[in-house]
Amino acid sequence: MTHKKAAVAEPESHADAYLQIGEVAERTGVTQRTLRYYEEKGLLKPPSRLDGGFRLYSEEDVLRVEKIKRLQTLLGFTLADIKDMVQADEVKSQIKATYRKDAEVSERRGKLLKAKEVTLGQVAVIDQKLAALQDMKTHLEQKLDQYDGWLRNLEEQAVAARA
Amino acid sequence: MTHKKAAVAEPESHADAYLQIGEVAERTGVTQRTLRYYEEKGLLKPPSRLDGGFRLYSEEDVLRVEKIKRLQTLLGFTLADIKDMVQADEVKSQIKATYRKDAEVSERRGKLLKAKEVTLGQVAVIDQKLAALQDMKTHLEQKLDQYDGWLRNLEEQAVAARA
DNA sequence: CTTAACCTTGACGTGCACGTAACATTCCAT
DNA sequence: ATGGAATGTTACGTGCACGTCAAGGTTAAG
Repeated sequence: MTHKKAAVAEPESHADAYLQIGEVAERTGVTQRTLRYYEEKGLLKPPSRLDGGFRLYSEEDVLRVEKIKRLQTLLGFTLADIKDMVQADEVKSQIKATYRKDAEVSERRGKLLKAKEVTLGQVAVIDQKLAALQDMKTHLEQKLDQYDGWLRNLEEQAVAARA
Repeated sequence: MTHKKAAVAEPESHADAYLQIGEVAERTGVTQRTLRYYEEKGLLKPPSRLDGGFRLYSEEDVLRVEKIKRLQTLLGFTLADIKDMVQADEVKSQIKATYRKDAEVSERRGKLLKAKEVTLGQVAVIDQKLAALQDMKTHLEQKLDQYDGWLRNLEEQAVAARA
């Protein structure tokens, strides 16, 4: 019957497992609209396409979407910020790909330094947020202690009233 | 001439240095529009007013605005989320104010428990974000190590090429 | 009393991050 | 080859968090 979805059936050869947009949407929890929007905004590289035009995503794309989602929902970065971040990853991948080839050493060095600089900036931002969160947590825990103190106080009053 | 403010003072709250909206905006770095918007959305209690209708904010209000801003920009909470959070603070203040009065003990206990519950939820959310941030930082630092490795590699190549 | 600076309440506009059709096209199984 | 599900593009709509006038009223200073 109507099975879930017909993927590209390849009994042999490497199971590279390309995914259509619906599958990616389901796995990542975002909508298809969102995936197209991310592509439009440069957060996802234009994926390969089937002959008919259907998008074919890789597992790497799935990971990237999940990363975007974490950055967005948990940390409140804007998509513009996130674009900068994932583009740093692009640089990394690019360097990795051309690492063995004899390109200009100084050029690769420059890219590496830039990637490092960007990453250091990201770490700094994260450290800021970590500090703010720690601070906030400390305050909340102090409040919890206060609540507990008041609750114990109420208990005492109740006992006294009963006596 | 120095005007005498109308008596709006509640039990044992000493009024000090009331600020108009422009002053608050300048001190907190948000716009007047934003302050009115926060009030409209229930994030700020309607402040007292001058006879002519001008808003008069307290230092406490300033602190609250700064807190809202931290929650929003550093941690990416929505104003709806933040409203819930600051309302927990309201409860706390209210309890503090009526603590010595002989209200229903069970009522105060209920409110305390609710406040505690809300606070625990906030701590849980913060713990989530902390974990996500730590994880992300770890990954970034691994990438930094990788970059450094590659850079050292390039250095070696450069030395080898010179020899 | 006049005036500039400051404030008030609407009310419409904006950028972001999508949602939601509408309609055409493509894929797969029968 | 045909029906139906999945996908494509295009375009308008939406909620949030304000921005930005507009048309006044209020206050402090001169």
